[in-house]
Amino acid sequence: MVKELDEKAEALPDHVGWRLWQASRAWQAEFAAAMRAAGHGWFTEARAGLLGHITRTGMRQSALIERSAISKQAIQQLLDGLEAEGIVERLPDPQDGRGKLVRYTRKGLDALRDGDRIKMEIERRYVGRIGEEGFTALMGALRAFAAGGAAAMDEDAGPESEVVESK
Amino acid sequence: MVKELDEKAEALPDHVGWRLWQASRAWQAEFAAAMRAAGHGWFTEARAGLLGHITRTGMRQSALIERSAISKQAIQQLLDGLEAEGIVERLPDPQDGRGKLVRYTRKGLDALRDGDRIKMEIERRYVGRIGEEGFTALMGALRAFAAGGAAAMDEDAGPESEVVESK
DNA sequence: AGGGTATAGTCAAGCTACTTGACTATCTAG
DNA sequence: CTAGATAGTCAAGTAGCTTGACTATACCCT
Repeated sequence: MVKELDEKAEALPDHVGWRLWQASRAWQAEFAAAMRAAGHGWFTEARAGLLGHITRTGMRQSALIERSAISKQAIQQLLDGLEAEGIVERLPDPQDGRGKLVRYTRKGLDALRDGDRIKMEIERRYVGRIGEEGFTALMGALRAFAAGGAAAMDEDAGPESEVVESK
Repeated sequence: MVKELDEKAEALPDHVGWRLWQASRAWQAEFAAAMRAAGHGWFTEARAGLLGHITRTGMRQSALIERSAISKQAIQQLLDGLEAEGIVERLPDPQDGRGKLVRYTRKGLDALRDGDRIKMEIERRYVGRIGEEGFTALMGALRAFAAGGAAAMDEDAGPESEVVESK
């Protein structure tokens, strides 16, 4: 696209993939920094990804496994960490002796609330930068990719792929 | 991929950060799959990130350290891997006995060419999905974020960090 | 009831992609 | 010529996954 920086050698990459990655990284860095600033020092990207799947009312560990696209062992390790930090707690499932229920602690719920607030603040800043319209268009485009991408991957990528889609 | 999944509890997240992450992941998965299909089995995301910074004419390892935001040790390890795979080679820098020049091998250049082709194919597919206009708008928005984020970084964080940190 | 199989979760080991810390070799400035 | 900065290496540790092997419980069938 724009290529007027021949300063020295070659320009930094500028294709969709790179830009998406960059924007995603920037968002995450901004969010994580704000969370840390809000006193949630335990916050990491991986944990955030998992927490996004835990409903406020709590849920079975196995349900969590279905929703997030990673292995049950990975989830367990993440939960171990979150439990140690006092963000979630695991209780035996009264309906199923094998199962465990994962629930937010008060501290966890506080963090969620702060997280929601921070998300809105960041979004507001983004809207400020590219305008209400631009923002809506952006979200539309991203959602279109998510939908189409999953379909495309089903077609040719095979079973190993990290399909995010909900199933 | 309609959204008729209120099956049970709460919806999956749908904010900018999540969507950006999803889109970025989808792009990467698509790209990596295509690269593997093209015979570049050594390809990984981390390596891709580094390769994106190596100019086709080769460069000093130290220059690479400046451009990419990770530690020199990490870069070295990645280069060790890429060298073992025969993608790049390291030569002593004739102008500086301490330095080493990192250069693509023929195999590396082949991979780059394939990578460029694949990028264009993916981009074409994206354009097909959201239209030429939509695509241009998307890229504009993403670049605006990058610029804004970078500016924010210049303000209060050092050059090394990827912390966006509003402070 | 008894036996097979599926499901829920755990334990252990290993891999990738980083990190920090400590070290060597070389260059440059005073 | 020596002090210090710079380029790169070596070693060890961490986060966030992976696969494989295992235990405990539930469900289903005859």
